[in-house]
Amino acid sequence: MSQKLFVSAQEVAEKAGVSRSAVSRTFTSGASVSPKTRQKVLDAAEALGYHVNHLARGLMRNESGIVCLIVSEIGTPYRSSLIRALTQQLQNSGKVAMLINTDRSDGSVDLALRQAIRYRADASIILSGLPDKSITDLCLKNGQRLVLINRDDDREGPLRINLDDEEAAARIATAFVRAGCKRLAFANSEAGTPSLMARERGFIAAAATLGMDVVVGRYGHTGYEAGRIVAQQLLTLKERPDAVFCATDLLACGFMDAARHQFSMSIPDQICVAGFDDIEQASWSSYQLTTFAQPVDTIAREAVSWLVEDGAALESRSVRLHADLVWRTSIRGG
Amino acid sequence: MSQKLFVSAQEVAEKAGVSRSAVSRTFTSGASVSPKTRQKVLDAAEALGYHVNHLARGLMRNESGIVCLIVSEIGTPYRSSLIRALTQQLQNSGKVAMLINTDRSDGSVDLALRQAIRYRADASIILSGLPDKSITDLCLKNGQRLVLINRDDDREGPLRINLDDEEAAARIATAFVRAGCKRLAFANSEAGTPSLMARERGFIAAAATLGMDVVVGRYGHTGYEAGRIVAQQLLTLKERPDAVFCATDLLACGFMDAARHQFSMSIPDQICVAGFDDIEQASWSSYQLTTFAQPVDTIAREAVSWLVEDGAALESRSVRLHADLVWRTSIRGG
DNA sequence: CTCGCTTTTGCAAGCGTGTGCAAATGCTGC
DNA sequence: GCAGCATTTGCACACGCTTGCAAAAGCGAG
Repeated sequence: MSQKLFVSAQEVAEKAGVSRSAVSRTFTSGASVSPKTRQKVLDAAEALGYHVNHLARGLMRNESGIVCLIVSEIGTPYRSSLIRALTQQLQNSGKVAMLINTDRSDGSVDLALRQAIRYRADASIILSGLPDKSITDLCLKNGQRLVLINRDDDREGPLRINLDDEEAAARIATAFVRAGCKRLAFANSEAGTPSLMARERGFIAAAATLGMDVVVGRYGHTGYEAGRIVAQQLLTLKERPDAVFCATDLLACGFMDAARHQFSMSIPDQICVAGFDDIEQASWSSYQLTTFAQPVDTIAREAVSWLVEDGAALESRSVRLHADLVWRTSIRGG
Repeated sequence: MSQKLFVSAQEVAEKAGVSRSAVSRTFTSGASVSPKTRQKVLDAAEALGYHVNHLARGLMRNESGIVCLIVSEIGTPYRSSLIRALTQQLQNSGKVAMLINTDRSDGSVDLALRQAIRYRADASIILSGLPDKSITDLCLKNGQRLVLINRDDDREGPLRINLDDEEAAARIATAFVRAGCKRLAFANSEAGTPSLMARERGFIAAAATLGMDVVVGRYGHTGYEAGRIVAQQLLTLKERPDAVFCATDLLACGFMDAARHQFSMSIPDQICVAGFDDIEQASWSSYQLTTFAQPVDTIAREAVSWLVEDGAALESRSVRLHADLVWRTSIRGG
C-alpha cells in the first residue's frame, strides 16, 4: 500500500519549527530542552499523532525494553497468576512483556530464547523447562539477563528464585503427625520438576525423622486428572493412607474429589490433605484446602527489581523465599 | 560497559568472506542466494552466534512481527486459556505476542494501545475493556489491525469475534423448562460487559417467550465470590428459584458452593444450574456443571488467520461463533 | 569463443532514532 | 555594551538491517 503509515520525528520537527534532535530530546528523559520548545514539540506531536518508535530507539540504545516470559501451561491457575504479577511489575518499571508459549516440543525453550535474542530482549524470565547451557551462555554473552523461577538451582550467571520446598514439606509432615495421622502419602506427577521433587524428598526425609514411612504415588503431568488417578492408586492400597501431601493444589483438588466422590471418604476425618501453591480454587468452599502460598507478588517484585537494577547483574544470585502455610479445614486441628 | 555485545551481519559477512547483503539475503526467505554462499554464511553465523536483529528488520520492513494482547484479569481460567490458544496460534504463524495487563486504571486499555503503537505492533487483540474511538482510529491509521473478542459489536474497522450469546441463553431456558423448572433466575456480575449483558437479555427474552419471569441477581465483578453473594441474594427470596443460569462458570461455581454448603441444597434435584465458558473447573467432579463451551481454539485461529492474511484487512468484519452446550449433571434430564 | 539469457552479488541508500560536539543563544554582573 | 558562563540547539554520524539497481558471473547454444 502506498499510503504514508507512521509519522516520524522529522515531520513533528517540521511542524513545530525545530530540529529533529529537539523532538528526540523532548521524548528522552533527562535531556536538555527548553520548556518553550518542549511544549511546541508536544503540541505538534499530539496534533500529528506521533509516537516514538521503540524499535528504532531500541536499536540505538541497545536496550529494547522487552522482557521475555517463557512459560508452558499458561492456562494453569498458578502459572497465570504468576504471569499476572510479572506483567504488572514489568509495566510498573517501564518494561513490556513478550509472552512465549512452550507447550509444544521439548526444545521449545531454546527456540523461545532464540526468539528473545532476535528481539534483543533485555531479559528473559523462565517459568518452565530448562534451557540448554549453550543457549543460556549465548544469552549472557549477548548481555541478556536471565531469571529462573522454581527451576534448577545450580546454574551459573542468572538470578534463581526458589521456594523453601523442603522446609515446607517438613512443616506439613509435623502438622500431619500432630493431627494424629499414622500413614503418610505423597501425591506427585511424573513431571520431575525440581520443585516438585524437592517437596517429595523433603516430605520423605521429614517423615523419616519422625519415624514414619511415606508411600508415594505419581502419575502423568501435574494437574487435576493426575490427582484423581493417584488417589485411585493410593486409596486402594491395603494400608490406606490417612494423610496425603499433594505436590500442587491441582493434584490436591483431583485427589480430594476422588476421595470424596469415588471412595466416599470424609475430609479431614478419614484423610487429611495438604497442597502447594494456594491457587484460587484452594479457598473455594468445596475444597478449603490447607496449602502453602506461593508468594507470587514477592517473586515478581524480586525478579523485576533485579532486572532493572543496573549494577552488578552478571554475578549469579540465588533467592530463597518462604512459603506461608495457609490453614483451612482439610487437616484436623490447626 | 565497553564490551562488544551483539554480533552483526557485518561481522558474519567478513568471516564468511561475502558481502553484508549476502548475509541479509540468507536470512530472508525468498531471496536470491546461491546454495554455496548460503552455506558459508550459515556456518559463519553459527560459529559467531549471530541472530537477525528483529528490531532493525522491523524498522526496515515496517512490520515488526509483534502482536499485542491487551487483557485484564489474566489469572482467570477462561482468560488464561484464551491467552494460551492465542500465543500458540501466533507462534505458529511466525508472530510473537506482547502481553499487556490492563488490571489497573480505567484508561489503561488506551495506554496499552499506545504501547502497541510505540513498538509498531502489526496488530492488537483486545480481550478486555473497550478503547477510545480516537485511539482505535490512530491504530487503524497507523496500519495496525485490531481484533475485539467478546467486546462491543458496533465498531468500525476491526475484526470482531463474538459468540451467539442470545441463542445460547434461549437454549438453556428451554432446557430448564424441559427439566420441569418453574422459577428461573439469572446470576450476573455488575461488570456490564457486552457478552454478559447479551446472555442476560437473551435469557429473559427466551423465558418471556415461554411465559416465564426471570429474577436477576447481580454483584461485584465476575468471579467466584460474586457467585456466592448472588446465591445468598437469590436463595433467600420468598419464591426460591429452582433454576439459575450463571453468566460465567466462575459465578456458577460460587453459586453452587453456596447453594450446597450454606443452603444445604442438592443439585440438580432442588435447583438446576448452568454456566458459560466451560472452564476446566466445570468438569471437576465437585461441580459437573452443564455449560456452554467457549471455542477458544476456533476463536484464536479465526483471529490469527485474519491477522496474517494480507488482502483486504481494512474492511471491518464480524464473526459470530457458536457455543456448544456441554451436558453434565447440574441440570436434571439431558 | 562469443552471444544472449538467467542467476547471483555488491554497492549504497534509507528506515527512525539517540547523542557527542561545536556553534548559538540567553543570562548575570560589571 | 561586554566578558564570562550555563543552557539550548543543530549538525551529522551511528545503530543493524532490507532492497532496488546495476555490474558480474554462470551457462547453454550456436
